[in-house]
Amino acid sequence: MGIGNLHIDIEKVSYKTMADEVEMKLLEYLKKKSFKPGDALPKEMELTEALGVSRNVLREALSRLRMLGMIETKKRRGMVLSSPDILGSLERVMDPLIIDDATLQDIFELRLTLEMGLADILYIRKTKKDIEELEKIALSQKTTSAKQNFRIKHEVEFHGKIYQMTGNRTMQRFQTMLLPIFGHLVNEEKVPIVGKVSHIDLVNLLKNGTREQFREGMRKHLEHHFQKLKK
Amino acid sequence: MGIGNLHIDIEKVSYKTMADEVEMKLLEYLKKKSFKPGDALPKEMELTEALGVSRNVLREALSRLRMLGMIETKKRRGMVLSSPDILGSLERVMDPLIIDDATLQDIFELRLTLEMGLADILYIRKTKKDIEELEKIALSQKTTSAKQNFRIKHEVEFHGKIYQMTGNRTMQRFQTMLLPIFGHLVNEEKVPIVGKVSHIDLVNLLKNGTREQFREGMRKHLEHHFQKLKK
DNA sequence: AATTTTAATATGTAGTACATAAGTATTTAA
DNA sequence: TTAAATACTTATGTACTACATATTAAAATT
Repeated sequence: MGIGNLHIDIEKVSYKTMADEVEMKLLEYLKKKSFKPGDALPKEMELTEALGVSRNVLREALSRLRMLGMIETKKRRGMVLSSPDILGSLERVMDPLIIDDATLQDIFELRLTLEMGLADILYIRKTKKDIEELEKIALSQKTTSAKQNFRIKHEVEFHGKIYQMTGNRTMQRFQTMLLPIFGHLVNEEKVPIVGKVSHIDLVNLLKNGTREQFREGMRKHLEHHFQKLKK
Repeated sequence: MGIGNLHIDIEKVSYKTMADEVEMKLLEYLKKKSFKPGDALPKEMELTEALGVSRNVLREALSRLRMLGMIETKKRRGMVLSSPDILGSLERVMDPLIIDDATLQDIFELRLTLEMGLADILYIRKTKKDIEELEKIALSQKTTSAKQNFRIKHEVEFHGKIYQMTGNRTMQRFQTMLLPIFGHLVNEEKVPIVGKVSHIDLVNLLKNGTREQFREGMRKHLEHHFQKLKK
């Protein structure tokens, strides 16, 4: 850990509100007792007693778990454990204006990594229908203007379709969440750089080429992004 | 959307607590006003007045934002916007026992995708020192027992080092979070299957081989995982 | 002027009260 | 006797008050 962040970290561990503590204990409790989704949880009053805190504090902690989708509550019925929406909370904070620069860069690289790793699953799951749809998207972009905002829109559409073709909803959603970050960083480019491999080229590779060829195509398509990565 | 989930979704939108609403409005407010990290936010009482809710409800919403790392509060000083820890909330819910099976599978595939996409960044960032360390890890595993839990521990150590070599802290942390999921699914395998490309092979590829060769090695190393993916 | 003391203030915690929804039991009517 | 309507009970949701605590700002003291 860098010494520069020391004071921040120390404050973070030393100053914990009771809600923080209760949240932690509840998470621990839920995982330790190996509750399964659907299981009923103790009532608020029972928890306040067990934890020795006011209902107020407890509810702040419960509110967090509710946000995470870990619990659901109904009046009179009480609380039940549920399967959390793992990306829900991520969605809330994915704002390029709030996230620090280092993390933004990390996210940018994460997306590049995913993009390069897609080929394997793509070649397992791709269907004729999907490729046709992808081709339609690629062709529709051939004629349109080269303005910056259009270019980005096309990128989003095309690559979004590729993620969709993986059949992996989580991955697809994840990518959608990364888009604002990607757009934010790419928007800072003064001169739009076009890769040597176009969308149409990628479609053709997907049609006739091997997994490896497609991957190399994708690499060339993203080459200008990779060239900007710091060593 | 499948009809099977309809009633759930309808309930989710129709039954919103005021804390849900306030959380939404606050997030909107923070993003719209384009506050920057460090900026001071209105006091609780001002917010309760502006939103027309009790301090109780407001604090439940604020508690959520605090959990996300979006705001920090100090007594008397008030609240300030801060850069959220984007993976913090993800960390809380990453439990294979709670997450539904479809999502678990998605996460598993996500990790495979990342693993396959690592080569490009790895070949930009790899250093002699890192490779030596990785080699040390790989060699130390050669002689050890083949018991299941040991094998997984080795996998974690080796692949963890590779992620570390990317220099991408977010990616590294993300991978660490995915491990329990990975372990959970792999643990279900009755017979441990060993890939044709070992860790030592991968190290040698990293030393002398090209990006593409390394990637193909990784693919072979993970082959048995890929073979189990459903079409 | 510098230091100490005091006051003010915003968040943190506790507790009470009541609203609301949703089961549960009871009463009523056919 | 059974079905429907009614009243009751209960757990969560919301509001409000009170006070603790930490920290900044102001005042008083040396």
